[in-house]
Parts: sequence; C-alpha cells; structure tokens
Amino acid sequence: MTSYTIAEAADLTGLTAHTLRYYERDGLMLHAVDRSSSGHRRYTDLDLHWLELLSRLRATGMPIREMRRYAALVRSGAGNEQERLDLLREHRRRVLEQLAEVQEHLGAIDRKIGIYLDAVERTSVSA
Amino acid sequence: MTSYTIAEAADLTGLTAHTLRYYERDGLMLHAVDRSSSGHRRYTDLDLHWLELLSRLRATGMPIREMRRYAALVRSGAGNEQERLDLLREHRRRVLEQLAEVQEHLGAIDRKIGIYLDAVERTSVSA
DNA sequence: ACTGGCCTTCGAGCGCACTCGAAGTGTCAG
DNA sequence: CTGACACTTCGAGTGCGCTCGAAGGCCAGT
Repeated sequence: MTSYTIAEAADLTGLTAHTLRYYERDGLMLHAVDRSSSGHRRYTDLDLHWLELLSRLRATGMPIREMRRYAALVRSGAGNEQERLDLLREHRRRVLEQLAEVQEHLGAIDRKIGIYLDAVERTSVSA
Repeated sequence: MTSYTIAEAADLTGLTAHTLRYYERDGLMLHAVDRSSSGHRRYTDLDLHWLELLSRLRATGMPIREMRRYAALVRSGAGNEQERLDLLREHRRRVLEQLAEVQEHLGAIDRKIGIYLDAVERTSVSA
C-alpha cells in the first residue's frame, strides 16, 4: 500500500502543498486525507487519481464549487450515476462551446497577424 | 460621422458601460474617448472596432496588462509593426497550446463520461 | 419647471482561486 | 542530541477583472 507525503503528492499532481490543503478544506476530496501517526497527510494512489481528475476539470475551466458538487455526488455512493453523467456532460458541452468560440476569435486575430506580416514585409523590401 | 453613447457602445460591443470606462481608465484605448459638449463619451466606429479586437484578445485569454502593452504599441504609431506582430504571434502560440491542452483533458473526461454511461445503461437494463 | 433617467468621476468592494506567513510540532541524518 | 527542515493549522493577503455605489450634472418629454 503505497502512500505519499504532501510534498510527494504535490510533485506528482503538479499542484502545490498549499493547494492540496485548500482542496481538502474546500470539500473537494472524497474523504479526509489519511494521516500518519504524527498527523502528517498521507496520500494514497486513489487520492492521486482523484486529484488528477480534479486537475483536468479545473484545466477545462470547471469552477471549484462545481467540482465540490461532483465530489459530493461521488462521495454519496452509487445510485446517482445519472446526475454525475449530467454534470460531466454539461461541462463537456460548455467546454466545446468555449473551444469553438476561442477558435473563431483566433481566426480574427490571425487575420490581424496577416496584416502586420504584410506591413513588416513591405518595410523590409523597401529598406 | 456616426457616434455612439456609452450605452450604445455597451450594447454593440457586449461590454458593460462600467467596463468601457474601466478599459479607458486602464489605458486600453488608443485615445481618450471623445466627449460631447456636455462631457458625455461619444464612441466612434473606430473605437468600436478597436473594442472588438480587445474583446477577442480577452476572450482568448490575453491579460489586461498585455492588451495595454499592445495598445501602447499601436498608439505610438507606425514603425513597430514587428513588435505588434511578435506580441500577437506569441499570444496565438499560447492560445493554440491551451486549446490542445483543453482538448486532451476533455478526452480524459469523455472516457469518464463513457464509464457513467455504461453504469447508467446497466442500471436501466437491470431495472 | 419638473421629473425621470442616463450620464459623469471616484474610490471601494467583490468573487474567484489560490498563496502566503506565523507559530508551533514532528522527523531524521549525522 | 542537535540542527535543519518538513509538516501542521489558521487566518490573512494577493492578483485579476471587473462591478458597484455615491454624489452630482445634463437633458428630453410633459
């Protein structure tokens, strides 16, 4: 049964020790993280996998309070898979929407870049 | 010569009047916005086009202070097209990087969704 | 002339997601 | 055993991008 100190967990997840404590305080973990006899946090592989999912949700723009809701659903055990599914699908929908929007804006910015490219080339030709 | 009140500009750009004043205060405009004889702001079509570009930059995640730098470049007139180009290209690079990252995370979330789909289907079949 | 409503400036406040520091305890290599 | 350093909790602070409210001015419609 492998376990990790907060520093190791921070390294492995790419989060900081501060953030790991914050997530726990904020109700994002499925259980209070285990403690060693000395009271230090000991993260399990399961904890790390959960943190990895949390990181993916964050990285795709899910707000903390929604991750908290999702954590609560998972915590409350089997039987609410439909709700979890709905939550993730709704998130997915929003992410795709946002991706499309960003791509459209990027297209407009690219056209702007084209204009400057022309200007810069004209300059170097005329120089 | 068409011009618009702050309320009209807000409508047309999708920003709020508060945000328009804030952008101006923060040095994001190319010039102080014109005023009517009574001191009310009057936005021109050029102002609106500039605001549209600002909106696109924001929507793709450019921070305010970088938009301010870009505005300063444009304000300082011709001759720095290369710098503007570099700035926009660097932004473009970051946006693409982020798009790829979000897509990867979304893939992992999709696999999670698949798992719940299975669970929900099994439930409804067994019910 | 009055009223309602939009405009002005200014500075303060907010929500989010951390991020940090203080004060104290625990752990471990030499 | 000692020194260095990691860990603990707690509350406060930070940076970002707005967002708002107060106090007052201007103006169109009746």
